[in-house]
Amino acid sequence: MKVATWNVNSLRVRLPHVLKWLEREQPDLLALQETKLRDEEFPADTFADRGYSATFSGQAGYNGVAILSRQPPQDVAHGIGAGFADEQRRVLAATFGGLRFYCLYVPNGDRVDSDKYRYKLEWLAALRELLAAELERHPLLLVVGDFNVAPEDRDVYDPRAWAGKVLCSPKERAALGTLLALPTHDVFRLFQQPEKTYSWWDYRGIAFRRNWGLRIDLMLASSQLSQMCQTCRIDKEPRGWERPSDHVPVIAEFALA
DNA sequence: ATGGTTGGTGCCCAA
Repeated sequence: MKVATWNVNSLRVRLPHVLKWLEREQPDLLALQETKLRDEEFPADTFADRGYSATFSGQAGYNGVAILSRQPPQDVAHGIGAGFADEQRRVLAATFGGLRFYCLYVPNGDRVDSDKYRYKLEWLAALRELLAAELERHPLLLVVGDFNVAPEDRDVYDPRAWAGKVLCSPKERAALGTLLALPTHDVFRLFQQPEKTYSWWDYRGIAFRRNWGLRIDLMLASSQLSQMCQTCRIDKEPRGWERPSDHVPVIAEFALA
């Protein structure tokens, strides 16, 4: 089973890129973030024509998550639940065969110690509780998306410049650490990877040309599933296409039907 | 250098 995640930063604008990439890579599952579409605007028919079911949870203007799949989804759920009221559309889950799959768009956090930063930390704490419960029910759990946290300094092009800043701050890394301690495994790091491999580059200036990036798009797998992971890589190419997203796809393959 | 770029909305906000 081939699984991918991509923050497309507006599916309206990026639809041609997504279709081109789907055609080329033929994943079984593709998680999308920042679709920025209302549910009634989602181009489900366009994906159905290409053999993909779509499930989505969107809102006007911001956020929005979706899952494209070769198989129809089962047990679709959205939001963190468990009393964490959140009108922002950032979480979508579905089951495919024995796999429980989560598509996440973690809050950005704006600036350390801002209101949005506190919301991000509370959101991640609530997510930990949700995933702990899901791991009890689903030995094969995969949580993918834009985590808006660079796990380690090697995931940052200039760790000294970014030290303590949002996306890299100790509290954010500790919150991600509580997800990894469940345990889950950052499947990208199960394999030898090229140095300076990132998944996001700022639109501003010459960040992409200089490879001034961060690895903030992640795939966390349960222990049993991580043992079935065969490859994980980041496809940098779409960042060089005309009018790109600021993020690129992360792809993993699992020994699963 | 607290900069600049993109997308969605609507005459700024989020990232």
